Amino acid sequence: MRLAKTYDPNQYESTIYQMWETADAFSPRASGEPYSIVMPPPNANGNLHIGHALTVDLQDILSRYYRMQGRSVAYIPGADHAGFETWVVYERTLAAQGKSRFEFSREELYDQVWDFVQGQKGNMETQLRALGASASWKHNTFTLDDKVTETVYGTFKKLWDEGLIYRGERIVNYSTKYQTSYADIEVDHKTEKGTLWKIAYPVMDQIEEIVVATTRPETMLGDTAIAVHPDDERYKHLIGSKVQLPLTDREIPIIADEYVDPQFGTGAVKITPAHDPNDFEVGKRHDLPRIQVIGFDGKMINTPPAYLGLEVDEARKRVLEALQHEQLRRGEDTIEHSVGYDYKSGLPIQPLIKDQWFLKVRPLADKAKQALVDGDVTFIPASRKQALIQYLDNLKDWNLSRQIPWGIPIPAFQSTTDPDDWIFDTRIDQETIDVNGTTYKREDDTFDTWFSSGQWPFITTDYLSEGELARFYPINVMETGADILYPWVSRMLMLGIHMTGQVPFKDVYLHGMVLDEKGLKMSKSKGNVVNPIEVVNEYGADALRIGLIGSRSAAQNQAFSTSKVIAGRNFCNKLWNIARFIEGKLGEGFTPADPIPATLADNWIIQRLISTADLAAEQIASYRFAEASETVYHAIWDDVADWYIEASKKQENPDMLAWVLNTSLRLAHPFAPFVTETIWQTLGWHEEQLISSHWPQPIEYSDISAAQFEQLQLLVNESRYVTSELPGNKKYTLLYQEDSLIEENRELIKHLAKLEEVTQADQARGLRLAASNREAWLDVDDDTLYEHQTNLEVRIAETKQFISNLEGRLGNASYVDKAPERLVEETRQQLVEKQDLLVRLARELEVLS
RNA sequence: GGGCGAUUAGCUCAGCUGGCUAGAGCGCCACAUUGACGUUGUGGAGGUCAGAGGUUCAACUCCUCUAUCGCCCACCA
Repeated sequence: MRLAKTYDPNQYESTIYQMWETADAFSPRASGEPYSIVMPPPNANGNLHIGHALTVDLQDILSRYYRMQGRSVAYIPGADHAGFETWVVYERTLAAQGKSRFEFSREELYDQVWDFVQGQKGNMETQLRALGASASWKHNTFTLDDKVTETVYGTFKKLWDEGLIYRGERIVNYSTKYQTSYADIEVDHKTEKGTLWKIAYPVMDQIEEIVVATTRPETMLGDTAIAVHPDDERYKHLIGSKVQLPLTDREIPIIADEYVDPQFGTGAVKITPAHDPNDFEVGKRHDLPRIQVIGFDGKMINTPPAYLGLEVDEARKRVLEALQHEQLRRGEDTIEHSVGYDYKSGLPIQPLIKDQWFLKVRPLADKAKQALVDGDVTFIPASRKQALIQYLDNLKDWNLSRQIPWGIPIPAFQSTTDPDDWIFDTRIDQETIDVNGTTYKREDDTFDTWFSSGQWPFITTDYLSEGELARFYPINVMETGADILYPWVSRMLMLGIHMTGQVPFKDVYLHGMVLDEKGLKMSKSKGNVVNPIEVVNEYGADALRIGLIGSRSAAQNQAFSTSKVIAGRNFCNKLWNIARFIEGKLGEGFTPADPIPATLADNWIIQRLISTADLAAEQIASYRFAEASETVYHAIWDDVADWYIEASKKQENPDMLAWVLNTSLRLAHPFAPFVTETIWQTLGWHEEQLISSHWPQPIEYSDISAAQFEQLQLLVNESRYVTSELPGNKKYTLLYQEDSLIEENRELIKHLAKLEEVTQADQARGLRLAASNREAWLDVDDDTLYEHQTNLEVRIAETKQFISNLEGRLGNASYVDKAPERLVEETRQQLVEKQDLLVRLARELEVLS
């Protein structure tokens, strides 16, 4: 088959992918040591973004590489229902239709979103295929599949039975926009300037007043106490007194609590147990009433009529005005404080009291921490392990409840007669159930998505039910974004250890964010989002893959670079043209025999490619993707194309050419799967697909011949260098004396160095190729020779400098004493070589002058 | 208030456990040239590795401090 002049990815990629799928090339082999990667399931509701492309890129390089190493590879794909994320998108479409979620039942909403997601899900999976993900699609798992909910219920039941699940009234982070609570981690804390207002509360039956400081005056309508530090002399006498709560007709007590910092503000704190986590705790200690004044819709409730139904901001304004009017304001300060925002809507989070399901994390977090301390999991980069340990140390109980219909329903029912009587039951399709004569009503909340995705490694491998993939647990490597170390990796670790008794993964590789070309975070609102599929369409998936990993290191955020993608595309084209050349040489119907190295170049290229295979293997195994890709890139471009192919034009060895092509394709396959397989398929002699073939294996070659080729390279390089320094475009003749290496490779040298002729001469004349370490000259006329003098002087100066460095090192007794023998010997060797070179250069200069 | 990361060629960044005249891609300069590839070839210029100390025979690499930038965590009103 005759290949086109340039490689056109669009013409081949989808066909190649289909071919792999048809051949079932992605399924784990029956034999071989297991190697597993679980894809962090992308959200089913939309398109892939560039970060997904990076994730798939890295995971797929590993999958393909280990597959070629003969391992049985399970690269398990998935799709995430992404509870809240999807819900937000869906609620927006509802709003666009002028509808509200409150018009529908939970079942109706669930069904609607299900349909919505199914419409989107296939799209995302098509895109994963376009990127070349060699994932085992038959094991594709959606986070709402039956097996997922079953496992999640099993986990919940176990935790429930162990007493680790409790339902409690707590202050939760509440989004009044989406009307659901959040986990702590979903709250964005921003440090900003705010106002600390000082407000006087008149003390009952006295002329005194007590001044409190607050950043949230509107919540004073829900105050149920004033707290001061028990040892604060200023207020000691007031403890136990009551104050008149301004703007209301309520009286509240002054209490003493250690929590108060006498140094801050006025040393007196208003206590609003319903709207502040600290105040909630204080309230519990002192048995204070809780008055909720901000409703779940973000509007004021339980207040004097003047404030009822107001938004929080408006209420604040009015309260301050009223206090002004009553002359109760005592000044204000500007302070820096931290405010929690809804990470999704950007609106402030309201701390509100709600009955929620909590998981006691301490026992789980402790075990997870121990596993980390024991080194059961390797982190790349290692620094993130310490960060995770600290996180686990400080972790508090996890709120599992979400008030959105799109998710896995919490399998709990409440007695209609005793509100404290909750039972576990999975009949969540029924609103009420009867158990032992008692009627129980279903919990309406759903699980936090991270609760189910935190079980992903043992769910997808069916580890608990000892399914077909159970032998792939624990996962070999959890490759994911550094940004979900806490929300996801920590949960998988805790739940995985708790449920299976072992860590869910051996290695954790974290990648950084892909920023835009300018180094800014990509976001839809900024309009700087790079769509990976558009890049694939323009440059090809291989080019994107190569471009994405170039110069990228673990957990480091780095800009997307079109120029790197272009470099990737050019590399694919290089491969394509290497193939084009070789196939042209070999002709139709060629069947290669075992390669037998005949020429120096043959031996050299075998050595080069074998050592490249070893080095790249080591780099992939240690997750140094950028370096591995670079290693292969240069071996193919520099060694194969620029040296070996050029040499082969003068010394043909068809079996070797075939071997070099095969080997190059194998080396490049993990990085550029499409172009390599496409080329592989044009070769008539393969029975298996490249994806299922083996990583390059060593073959016999001669070290000596390989080294001799390097000698020739030295001569060619020297000749090229000297020639390029000479004026004009003249082609020179190389003269040599009694040199069998040159003698036997005259044609090759002539071709590689672009010489007029290579001939033996009795008499030395012209310009000596001093650095080549051979008796060889370029036949240069005297005038030109003179021009070359400066160049020689520069090289002599450089060599002298180098020699003096080496001498300095060897003159240092401590160096000779303490440095490894190998290094010292190397230095001596170098010194001899450089001194030789200096002599030759100097002799040459002498001849000229 | 804690913790982490970055600072290396004009630009974007690699450089693992200390030992090469410090590398890549792009860009730049010069030259070449139509039968594998201009998505090309050949040659080249360009860095006191943020700064200051220290450890060491040896530091881009380890330690301390400083400066600048960035990120994460944290309930102080």
